[in-house]
Amino acid sequence: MSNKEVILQKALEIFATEGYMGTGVQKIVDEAGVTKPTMYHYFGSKEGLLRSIYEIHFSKLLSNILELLPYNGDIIKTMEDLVTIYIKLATNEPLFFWLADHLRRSPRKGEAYKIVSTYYKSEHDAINELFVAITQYHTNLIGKEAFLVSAYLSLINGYIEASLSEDMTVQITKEEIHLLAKQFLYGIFSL
Amino acid sequence: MSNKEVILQKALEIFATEGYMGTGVQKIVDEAGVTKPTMYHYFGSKEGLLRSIYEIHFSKLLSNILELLPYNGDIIKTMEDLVTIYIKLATNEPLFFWLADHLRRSPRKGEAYKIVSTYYKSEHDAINELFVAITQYHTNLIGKEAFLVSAYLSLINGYIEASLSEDMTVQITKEEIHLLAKQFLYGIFSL
Amino acid sequence: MSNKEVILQKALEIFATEGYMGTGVQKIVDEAGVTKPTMYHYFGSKEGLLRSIYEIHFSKLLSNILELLPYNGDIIKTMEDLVTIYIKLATNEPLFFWLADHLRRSPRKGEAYKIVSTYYKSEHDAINELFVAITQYHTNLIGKEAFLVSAYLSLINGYIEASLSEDMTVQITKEEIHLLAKQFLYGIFSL
Amino acid sequence: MSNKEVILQKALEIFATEGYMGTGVQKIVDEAGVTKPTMYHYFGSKEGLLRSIYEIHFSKLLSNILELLPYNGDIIKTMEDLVTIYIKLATNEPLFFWLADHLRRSPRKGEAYKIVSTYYKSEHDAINELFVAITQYHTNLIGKEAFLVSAYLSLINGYIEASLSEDMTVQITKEEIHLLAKQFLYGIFSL
DNA sequence: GATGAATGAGTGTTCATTCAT
DNA sequence: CATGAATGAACACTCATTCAT
Repeated sequence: MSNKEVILQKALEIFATEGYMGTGVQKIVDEAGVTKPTMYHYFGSKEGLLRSIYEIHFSKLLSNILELLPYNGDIIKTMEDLVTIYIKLATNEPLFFWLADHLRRSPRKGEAYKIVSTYYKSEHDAINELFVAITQYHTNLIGKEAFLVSAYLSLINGYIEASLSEDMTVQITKEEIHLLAKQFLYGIFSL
Repeated sequence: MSNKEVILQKALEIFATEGYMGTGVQKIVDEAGVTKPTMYHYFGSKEGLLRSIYEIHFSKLLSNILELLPYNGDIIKTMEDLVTIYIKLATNEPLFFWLADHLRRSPRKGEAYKIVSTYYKSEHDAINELFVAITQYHTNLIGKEAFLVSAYLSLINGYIEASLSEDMTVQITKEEIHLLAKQFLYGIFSL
Repeated sequence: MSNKEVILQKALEIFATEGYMGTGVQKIVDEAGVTKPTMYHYFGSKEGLLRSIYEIHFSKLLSNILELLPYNGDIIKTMEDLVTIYIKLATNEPLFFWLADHLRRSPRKGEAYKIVSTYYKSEHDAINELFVAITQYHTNLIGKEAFLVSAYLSLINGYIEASLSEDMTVQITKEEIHLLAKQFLYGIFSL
Repeated sequence: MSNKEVILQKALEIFATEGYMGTGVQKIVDEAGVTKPTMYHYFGSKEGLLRSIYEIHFSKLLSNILELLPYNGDIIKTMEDLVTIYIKLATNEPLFFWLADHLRRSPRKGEAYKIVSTYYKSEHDAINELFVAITQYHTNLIGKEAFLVSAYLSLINGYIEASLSEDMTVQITKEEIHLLAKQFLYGIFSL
């Protein structure tokens, strides 16, 4: 691995386990076996480092979500696919999932949230786009898209949180995914 | 309000909006209109200040939860009551709800989580106790209590998050509480 | 001397001999026998430290200049008094005189000049006020006040620079002061 | 322009407007559109860069001054020529004039002054040589050569400073040069 | 000639905390 | 109870410089 990659990896590890605000640049570069100017050479700032981490993982997440468009009318299948995207993220990149889950709920005026809020906005927009497509088929839900997005994100993230074991691995079966999608749909249509 | 109360109030406000790690003791005492030794006189440390905040709000939350015991067999009613407890907390003390919701998901090895983890453990234990009582009546759920607790906390907190408006107020009707309890039970019995 | 005074004194010494930009906060506090937070307690920043130094010496300089008003019509006497003010400053506070003489000519967009430019503006304004009063008696000079101020400051400062010996002391006799005033007046009326 | 020339030009611009100590090597190479090793290839160090700038401009200045020798006895003419040399420098190379005017007054123990002091010494020596030749004709001034040099440099530089407009250009007429020379001589003979 | 990558030492500033009064 | 003053350690970041290519 190149220095750049090592820094990214170690930063993700430490941000995820000790928090962004609670982690000093010094600790990251020490763990990565480089010096501070090296980190600044690649990322410009501590903020830039966090941003790079998000850039990498979110760009993939977003493109995965947008691949569910155009909506084909099969709501069960679409919801299962959406759930699967997040579960795969949590399975393959548990550290990032945990970091993102943490920062999503961090104080709005806090330094960390200001840095990453744009990414969550993109995510929200992408899912919103999906739900807007869906509500064309289920017209009784029109106007409630924004709420559906929040509810969906809470449900799926909460479910994965509860499934995350101490060693940061996730094991979720296909059946569970199916149940989760059904549970969400139940919530939707009970509105 | 006494100095002690002002400090607690301002600390809660700032911790909730800017984060525990991102807030300096200086800022808190400035906002409270006192000096640092005054804060240290009352709370001993920044950590002690956070602990005091949790002490106040969690003690009430825990006693409210434990009042649902002994379990009377009416699962719908019990779940509604449990939901109501959290919604009232979010309604009456949105700043604390937001802070607690944030720190609940903070990195396990982080400074902040170490301070407050015991409170979340107490909460988990209390709800767990309730579910253990419940599973005596619904024996197919025995052994899954821990998961139920996590799932419940995620669901209710997620729902409130989605209902929290910009100005940190919450408006949730009785019917919504009923639906929420039902939705959770559906999730439970689909397991 | 209090810590605050020691810091001010050492800062003046070092700024004057090694430059503002070339001096680290660490060096100042080391020489003053305190730690960095002590300096920040009193002055807020390195910039605030420089500002404090200027505040002290410039307030006196400005009041001395303004005492020459109202202009009584004796131009020779007034010019001699003005020269005397600067020579006394250089005699009593050679370190500050040297620092001020240096920063007066420092790059306009430089950090240091931005901090102290307001003081030089005040000085310029005060002397300008004096010259405006004078040109009421010598109407042929009306409109040239701004140039007279610059020329005067250059002349007097240049003269003192040339008189400053290695050990930063100044020895200028009354006759020299008289000659300097005359030389300046010659320049004025040759315009 | 070659890279070397571009670097020299940009360095002069930035040193003149933001100061030597206040300017980082990074900024210079960025503005010049090259990388740091390129600058180090040509100049060896930041210090060498400043030295090169002085080398170029001072060598010309010194040769101009020494061309006034041998002294022909016409003191008015010689003084006018000397004044003209500096005014031409200020007119043709205002950035360098400003930089040199600034660093001439910079703290003696400061990093910047140590680098360029030898140039000012050469300048002082050259003018001193001229005045020594002059005092052979005006024996009452013998022994005061050093003072004359300082006084001269202050006067002429001060005059130009006062004439420097915001856009760093200088407009000084032949008559003004004549007056300036006369004013200086008046000062000399009043000693 | 010119570059990307790397560094040791330092920058100004803030951290949570303590002490004498 | 409350304060002004003080601190050691850490903060994010930049400095001038070098090396292999």
